[in-house]
Amino acid sequence: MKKSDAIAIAFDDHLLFADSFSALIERLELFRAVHTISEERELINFLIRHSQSPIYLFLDYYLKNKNGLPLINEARRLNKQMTIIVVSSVTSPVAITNILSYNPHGLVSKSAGFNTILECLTVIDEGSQYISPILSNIISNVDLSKKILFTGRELEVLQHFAQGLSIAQTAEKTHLSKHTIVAHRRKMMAKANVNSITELLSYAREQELI
Amino acid sequence: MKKSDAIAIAFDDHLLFADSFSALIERLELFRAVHTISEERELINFLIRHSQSPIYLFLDYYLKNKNGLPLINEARRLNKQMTIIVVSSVTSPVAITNILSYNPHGLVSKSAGFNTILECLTVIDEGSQYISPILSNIISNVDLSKKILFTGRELEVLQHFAQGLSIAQTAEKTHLSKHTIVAHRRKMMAKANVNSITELLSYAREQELI
DNA sequence: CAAACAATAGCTAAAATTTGCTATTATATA
DNA sequence: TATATAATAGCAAATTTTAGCTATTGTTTG
Repeated sequence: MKKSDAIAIAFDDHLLFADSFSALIERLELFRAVHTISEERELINFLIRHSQSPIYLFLDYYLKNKNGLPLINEARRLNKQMTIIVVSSVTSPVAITNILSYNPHGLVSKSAGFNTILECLTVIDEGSQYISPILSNIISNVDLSKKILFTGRELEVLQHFAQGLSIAQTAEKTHLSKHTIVAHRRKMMAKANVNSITELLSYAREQELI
Repeated sequence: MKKSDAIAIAFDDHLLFADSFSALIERLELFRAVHTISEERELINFLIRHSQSPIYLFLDYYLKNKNGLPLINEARRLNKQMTIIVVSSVTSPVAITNILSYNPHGLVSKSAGFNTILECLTVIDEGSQYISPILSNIISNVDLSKKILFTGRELEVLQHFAQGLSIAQTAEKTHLSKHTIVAHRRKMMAKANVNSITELLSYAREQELI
């Protein structure tokens, strides 16, 4: 169980939560070191510098602002030995499924206690994926065909819309063509079966996607 | 600085955050004991049992849980020696002002680092109220007299927009002319100084109007 | 009782969004 | 290595929203 060669990272854009989570992980005395990181760039830099070390990344996924999920792929590319554990407060089937589509090693609910962290690490050690029981119950009770998934880019674009940006402004911010933004938005609207941005945003909020 | 006779409580309806925050507080080695509580009833019971002990209550306030604040008054009634420190991720002037109206001993931003906890406790020891600089800046730079007020009808129309309805649909639902809806929306957009519904909704959410 | 404002409603023109199509390239996945 | 899907980009037409105006009726308030 002990991971004396591994580094743990507590990543959350709320520094206080990241610091707190670090304290929790440190108390387990499992890892060689525990780092608190609260900025994306800092995380990327850290991973580049430690591309060879075994790393356990505890990534907080919360909805407001950040596109935490695409970051998973980015992180994986930078360190091949990375173990990724998503910590999240979401409870909607769509949001959970969305997270799972990134295939993290673990998905831990924020309403779980600290002991689940140990449980999670044990399961991962055995080579399986860990999902908090509360969350796996939620998705198992939902018709799979009814789960609508947005891609990483789509979610990213969605975040901009949620902040009130127009198509043109979003295009500018993401350095993409207006047509591309229109295409992403169009696909999301089709998936969600709505026909305006405001409806899409209302849907997304309901589904805890933003 | 040491509070050997005092008990600290980390209260958050997300147990994992409460547990993590407890770990952080424990590391400070300031308090006689640190408790993790994630349910309101449990907190009340604890306070009843310990109505005579000096208690430091770290209370997480996040928007979805609107009843977090009234809890402050309840807690104060149960324990006269309570020191209340609100930990929150809010950033809007309205939300901050709202929290401060409950007159907590401290208000700590979630984007602050763990060291601010010590700073906060020091300031409180000196008999003053502590507010994270980031948050006090936000409210000091805002002229409250300039707060934008929406009229009743305007707010009503706004709710419909928030639910994803278009102008035509809102007109139908409210039995008003399309032109009237356009006029209301236009006035709100002028007041909020934005130029699209999505921006208006983003603004309204920020201001906790919806 | 004026003056101010809320609520209602309209017209027109410009701007943006939405819909119906197609299409290329890169990346996963089977 | 096919096949599927994601991400990118485009055009044209229909629809909706936005902006710049005006105007009437009722309510509130100094």
